[in-house]
Order: sequence, then structure tokens, then C-alpha cells
Amino acid sequence: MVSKHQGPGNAVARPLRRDAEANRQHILDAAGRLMAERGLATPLEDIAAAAGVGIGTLYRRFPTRADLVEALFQDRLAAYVADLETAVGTDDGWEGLVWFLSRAAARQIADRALSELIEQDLGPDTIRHLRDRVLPLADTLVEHARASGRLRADFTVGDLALVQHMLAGVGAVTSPVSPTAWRRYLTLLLDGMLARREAPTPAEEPAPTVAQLKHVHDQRPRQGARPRCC
Amino acid sequence: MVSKHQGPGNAVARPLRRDAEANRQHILDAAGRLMAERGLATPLEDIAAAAGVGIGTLYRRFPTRADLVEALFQDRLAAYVADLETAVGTDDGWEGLVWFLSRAAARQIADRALSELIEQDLGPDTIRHLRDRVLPLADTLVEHARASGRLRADFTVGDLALVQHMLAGVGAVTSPVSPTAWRRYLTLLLDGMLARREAPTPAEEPAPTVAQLKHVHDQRPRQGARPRCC
DNA sequence: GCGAAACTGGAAGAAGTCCCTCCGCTTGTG
DNA sequence: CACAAGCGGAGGGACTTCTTCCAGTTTCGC
Repeated sequence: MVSKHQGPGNAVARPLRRDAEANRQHILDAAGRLMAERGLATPLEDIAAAAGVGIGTLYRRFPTRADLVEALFQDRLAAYVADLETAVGTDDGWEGLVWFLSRAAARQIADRALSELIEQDLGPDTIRHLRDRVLPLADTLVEHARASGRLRADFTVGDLALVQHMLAGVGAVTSPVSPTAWRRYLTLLLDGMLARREAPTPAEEPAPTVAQLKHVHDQRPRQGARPRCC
Repeated sequence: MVSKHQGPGNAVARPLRRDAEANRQHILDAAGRLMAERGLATPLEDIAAAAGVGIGTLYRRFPTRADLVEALFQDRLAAYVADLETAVGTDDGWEGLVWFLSRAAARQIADRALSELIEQDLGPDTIRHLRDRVLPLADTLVEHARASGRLRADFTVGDLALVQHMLAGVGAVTSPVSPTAWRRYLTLLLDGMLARREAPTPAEEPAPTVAQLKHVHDQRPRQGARPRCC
């Protein structure tokens, strides 16, 4: 069985015809743009239209939505993980955390689909695999920041995930009006995250555990939308 | 033309038959429960089924979704506004703000439909009218809190709305796991909102204006969901 | 009791969204 | 120039939700 798609370790099966390659690119561009705005579930017909090709062409090049998502978000997710690694490598733990939060929020707000990939359990396996590296790294990042003494001692990875979620939330809502307004709330949250000499308000609630977070992003089911993606 | 529904200043047109009245009640109960969980756009057929009546019965009693929403949320919204008034009446401005935030978040997290009514521009006119009282009251509340000296001087009503939005967001995501976890993030946010002797991190971003907030909650269109509600 | 009026359930048709296949026509390339 | 590769988009299928309608059932005043 000769796979039409290049299997791993398999040289390019055959270069696409020039026009076909151009169309492939148009599709990727359009999908990237539309999904960033509307999310992973963007109708394929809209994408084809935006790319200026027929729906048939899209299906020929990307037989399933997962193929498209994979081609699109491999890099973006990798960049996200790379940020995380950079942050972990920063000398000052607190600075690293702040830098990461800022970058991650910017990325997620600029790209709704990326947000969905990170927060929910979606996407083809190739991508899942990348996302699995996130949690351990994030854990280390938080630990470093705590060790620096500037982060509240009771702050956890779970908290980090939810802070990101909150930032993505404000961003989604404010960005049409002011694309940078979310930074205001980043500073607000950071102020809350700082350890303080003066007794900080005790956080009576226990931090969510990692195990709990697994279930956290099931996303409440919307109306007539059967889970259409991946 | 004699309206079948009691017009304003019109005595009850005619009491419903006993069985009909009971069914009406069942419908309201079911709708309240389901909409709290799934939002204003919950399919009417689901509601009828949960109420144990036929879809025809639901339509006879509430010809439009707006009629149902009105019957359901008049009280709940009024209670929300009442909270706001109570908070404004509190002596200590900061305490009032904290109390309100806590109550509002609890209400919104417990009732997704209520959240939608408050944040978005939905609902029948009867309800809109109530919601219009929110902004001025909230404005006063924030002013009082600032006057008390405990709230950051640069905090605005717009900020309040977005803080509520963030809390609703965490709540939505955490409540299936821990129904009170959101309180942890309330304390985090409150810490960030406190004025401080030690120079607070300057919020470089300007606060969103009230005019901007009008557009803020247009809520990005989800997938195949034409705006079905109201 | 009894009959008229009120009420009921749910089948059925309409409208809409999105998915995916298929095939006759077009186009790049050796 | 021949022909494999590529193309578009009509059309059928699967859903979901809305809304109407009417033959049968129940309540209530007399």
C-alpha cells in the first residue's frame, strides 16, 4: 500500500503540480485566518470560499479536518511550547512566568483555534503529543517562580491554567475594541499573584489539582453543535 | 381586540384550568433548570420533554421564547439589581464592592442564562429595562469603593464588568469539579484590585470606556448557530 | 352526570447548517 | 499534444430546531 501522503521517512511522494501547490497554500492561508477568528469548527465550505477554491479541492488536499488542523497548527503549538521552555530557562523565575503569561495570552487571543487546541482535548494525535509536553513544563515554571519568592506560595499550575483561561476570556471580549486591553488585566492578575509582606488575603479555596484539570476544559456543550471537530 | 394575556392594568383574563396551570408550572421549572445549565438557547423540545409535557403545550402557554424568558428571569434579574442597590447602600465602599462581586459571581455561575442576559444584549424589552439600571448603579458602586481609598484609583466600571466576566469564565469551567473553586480567583482578583502603599504595578492600558462596553459583549458568533434567541 | 370549552400530545413539514462524494470539464507538463 | 492531475460545485444525506395543527382527552359549571 503506497500512501499518497508522505509517510514518515518517506521522501515526498511526488511534488504537486504548480497550480495545485498554490491552491494548497491558499487553503492553508484562508484556514489559518478563519480558524484564528472563529475556531477549529469553522465550516470547511467557508474556508474553501475564502481560499478561492471549490470545496472539492479542499477535500482532495485535506481529506479530513484533522489533516488540515495538523498542517496548520503543528508549528504554532510548537512555538507555544518553545516559549514555555524559554520561560523555564529564564534565571529569574518570576520574570520567566510573567514573560510566558504575556506571550501565551497574546498568542491565544490572536488565535482562537490555538486556544481551543491548548485548552481542550482536541486535535489529531500529532498535535496531542506536543500538547502533552505543556503540563510538566508549566509545572516547572511555576515552581521556579515560587522559588524566587515573588510568587504567592500557594500558587499552582492549576492556577496558571485558569489565569490563562481568564486572560483569553477578557481578550476574546475586548480585542475587537482594543487589541491590547487585555494587558490591563494581566497586570491586575499579576498584582494578585505577587507574594506580599503584608499578609496576603488568604485563598480559602484549595488550588485545583492536575487531575481535576483534565476534566476542566470539557467545555459546556453548546446548542445544536455535535462535536464536529477531530 | 381582547388580548389573551393579561395586558397591563388588566385583571387576570381567566384563571387557567387546574391541569393547565400545573403544566405551566412544570414548564417554568424545567426551563429554569435547563436554561441555568445550558443557556437561553436551550431547545424548546428539551424543555417540554423535561417538563413532561408535549411541545404543543409549551407553545400554547408561551408562544415565543421571549415570553418564556420574561416569565422566568424577571425575578432573577430584579434580585441581581437589588443586590447592586444593597451594595451601593453599604457604608464601607470597598466592602460593598467585594460583597457585590461575590454575590454576582455566585448568581452568574449558578445560572448561565442569567449571565447571558446580563452580559449580552438579549431578552425581551421588559427585561432590558431592568438591565438598563445596572450600569449607573455599578458606576456608583465603583466610585464609592474608590472613595474609600481601598480600591485602586484607576479602577473603573468597565473593569468591574470584565472582572465579573472573568469570574463567570472560571466558574463555568471549574464548577463541575468544584462548585466553589471560583472563590479562589475572586480573592486573587481582589488582591490585584487593592490600592497599595508600595507603588502598584502601573496599569499601562487605559480602562475601557462605557461606550466601548456596549460593543464588548457581542460574543463572537459560534458555529452553525444563527442567533436563535429573542 | 354531562356537554361544551379548554387543553393535550406528538406527528409532520419547513427551514437551516454542514458534511462529503462524484463526475464532466480544465490545465499543466513531459 | 496527449493525458494524468487537478478543478468546481451540484446534489444527496444526516442533523437539529422551529412551529403548526388536529383528533382525542380532561376539567368544570350547571
